[in-house]
Amino acid sequence: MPQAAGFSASGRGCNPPLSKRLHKTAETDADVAVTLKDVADRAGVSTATVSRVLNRQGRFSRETEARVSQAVAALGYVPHAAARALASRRSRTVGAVTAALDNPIFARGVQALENRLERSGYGLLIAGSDYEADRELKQVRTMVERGIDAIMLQGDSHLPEVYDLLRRKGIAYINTWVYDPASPHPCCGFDNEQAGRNVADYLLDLGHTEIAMVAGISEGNDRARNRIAGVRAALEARGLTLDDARIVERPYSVSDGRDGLRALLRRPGPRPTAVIGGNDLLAIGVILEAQQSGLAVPDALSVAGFDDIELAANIAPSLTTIHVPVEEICTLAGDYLVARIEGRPARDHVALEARLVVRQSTTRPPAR
Amino acid sequence: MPQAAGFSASGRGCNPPLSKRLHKTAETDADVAVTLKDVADRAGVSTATVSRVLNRQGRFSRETEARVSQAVAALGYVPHAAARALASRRSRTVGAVTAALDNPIFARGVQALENRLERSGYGLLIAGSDYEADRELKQVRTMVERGIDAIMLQGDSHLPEVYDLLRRKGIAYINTWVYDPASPHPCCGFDNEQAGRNVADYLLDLGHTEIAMVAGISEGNDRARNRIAGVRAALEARGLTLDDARIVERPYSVSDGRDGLRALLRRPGPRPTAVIGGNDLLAIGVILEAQQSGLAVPDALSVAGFDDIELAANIAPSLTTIHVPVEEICTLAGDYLVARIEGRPARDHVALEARLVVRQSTTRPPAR
DNA sequence: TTGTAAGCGTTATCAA
DNA sequence: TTGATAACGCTTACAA
Repeated sequence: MPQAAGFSASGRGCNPPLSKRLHKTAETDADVAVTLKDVADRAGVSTATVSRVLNRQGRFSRETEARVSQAVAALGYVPHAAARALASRRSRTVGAVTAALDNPIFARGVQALENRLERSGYGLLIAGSDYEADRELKQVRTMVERGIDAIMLQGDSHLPEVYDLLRRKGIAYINTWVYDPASPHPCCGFDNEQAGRNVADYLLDLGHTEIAMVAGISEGNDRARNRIAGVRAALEARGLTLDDARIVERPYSVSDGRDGLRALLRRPGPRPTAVIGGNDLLAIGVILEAQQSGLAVPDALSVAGFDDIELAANIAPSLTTIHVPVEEICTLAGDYLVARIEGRPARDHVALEARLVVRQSTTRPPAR
Repeated sequence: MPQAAGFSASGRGCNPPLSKRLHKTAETDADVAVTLKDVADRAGVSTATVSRVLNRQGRFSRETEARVSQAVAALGYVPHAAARALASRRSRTVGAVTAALDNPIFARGVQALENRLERSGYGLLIAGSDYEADRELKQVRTMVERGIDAIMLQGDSHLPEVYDLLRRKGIAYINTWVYDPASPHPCCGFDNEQAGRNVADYLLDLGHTEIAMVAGISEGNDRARNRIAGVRAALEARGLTLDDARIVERPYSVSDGRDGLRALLRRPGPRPTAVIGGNDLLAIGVILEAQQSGLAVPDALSVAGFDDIELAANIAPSLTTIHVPVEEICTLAGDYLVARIEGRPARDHVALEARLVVRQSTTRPPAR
């Protein structure tokens, strides 16, 4: 329960009512609204010159530069981004819409993108789609209105309106977490289906035949769908099938993973000897649930995941999983976007490797 | 290793070179740069009227409204945020600088803030400080330049320059994760020292006297510092001490928690019977390390944390911890900021309760 | 190398 | 209820 405390309408000393234009007080410290013009006046040059110096374009004398920098410092001048954006038709802001931030792997990606953008002086606007296509479109729209120069998207299945809008507005974009050389859209990531095949093949090689999956919700999520498809393809390549009774779909969380395993174990038919989680959160949930219900991992049940979050290497038993180079994906996506904004050439399709990391949560199926 | 793939300078069909002003094509679908003026012309009214209708202020006739909405729809008009910001002196953007996003609890907070802001039509600009005061100042500066209307900060120990800048610019701000009725700054959170006292008191009540801590890095982090102070105060209130040999400081991650416990166990003196983690990530690391080195939790070692992340309830044994209502903190912080931006009164100091959740990772100290 | 001045797309103040 | 029109602060030809 929130307990009431200090209450104030006008700001109680700090956070004063948002000020109107206050004229600068002295020459030492400006108050608010010091403009380019003020700097120009003080430096005894034109606003055009100040602008040039500040943006370091065109030529100007050493001396002018000094006078300008001095004036800027003396007045505490801060450029007005909106004015700059209006005049230059560029906001120096990039957008990123991710499904959800509470998946640590996504949070790390956003962080990596922010780092990359900061290096080039771009700000990052974020929004979440909650895995809903409509919501994503809405968020993209809002961002476009806000004037973003480029945008990072997750996955490659977006509403046509998203692509249309972006193209019409000439806004650079890139699909991340996916790699599809045949896609007409720029992307940076890895082949999720291949990754699914890799995990499944590894388990098949160990001798498992009773393989089940606690997958992510596949609707509206191409990555989840492709991982399932990969697992299925690997099984079918060996004459096995991954039938529907062997797949449960759950949101990405540890407790959903636990719930998923319970659901799987309730189903008729032989008990699976290996379970693949749609991501590490689910896989870890599966491990915890198995352990807490007396199923030894990996002796009675092998478990594998996707992502390789920090916990994967630390839990006991440590988790066999597909290592996804998130930081790299998002940094490269940032490289791409910055390059496009600045009119430089850039690779449209970048493939990264997502390789299997074998740890302790998987072993051969129990003899029977 | 990134493998090269499609390469293009000019955009390969998608992502065309950022376009200059293209004139709208037909009356059905605009291309780019449809302005208020275009809408006004089509609706046969002035730009002032269109602006009024769009912002729903002032009065206008039903009919005018209809004509305008129609024109907007027909032309696919999208307002230009920078122009709007320039004219209205308001960007409808809020900033948030957090220490790091890879702590799931922070990520959840950012997500909650974004949700709250979206409801009121504000965008969220984010940046990370990496727990460094200088970096934080830099990020705040950048955001101010970008014209944010308000900003959410973490903790309450910020460089004086941060407060100065914000005050000078008349930008509303709020310190989150902390509650201090005596602070001159707006805040929304809980009393971290009290929370520290609560955990320690609980362990003391159980009979523990050998209590140690794997804390967060206290330098530049008031929350970490206050939690330590709380634990220390509780011990001292019972005539015990928390001496330096009983505290190790580590960054917030699971592997740091493991490392922290190892360090603690290497120290001379009696082995601790209870360890408090500076947050759940550290506490979970402590649990995992204990288990993997044969120390049973909670029988041989009790472990407690702070935050109550999702995993806390799911790990075995489940973690006793301080439940922090992040979503609530950040949503209320959003309420505050929006209110201040819009000139409405708002509570400057909001206290939330962070209560102890007792689970399975703690019990009485082993008899000896 | 520097200055002049015309925008950039809105909002907001006055009048009408 | 609506329309002119002057800002808003900066960039960027084009001149000088």
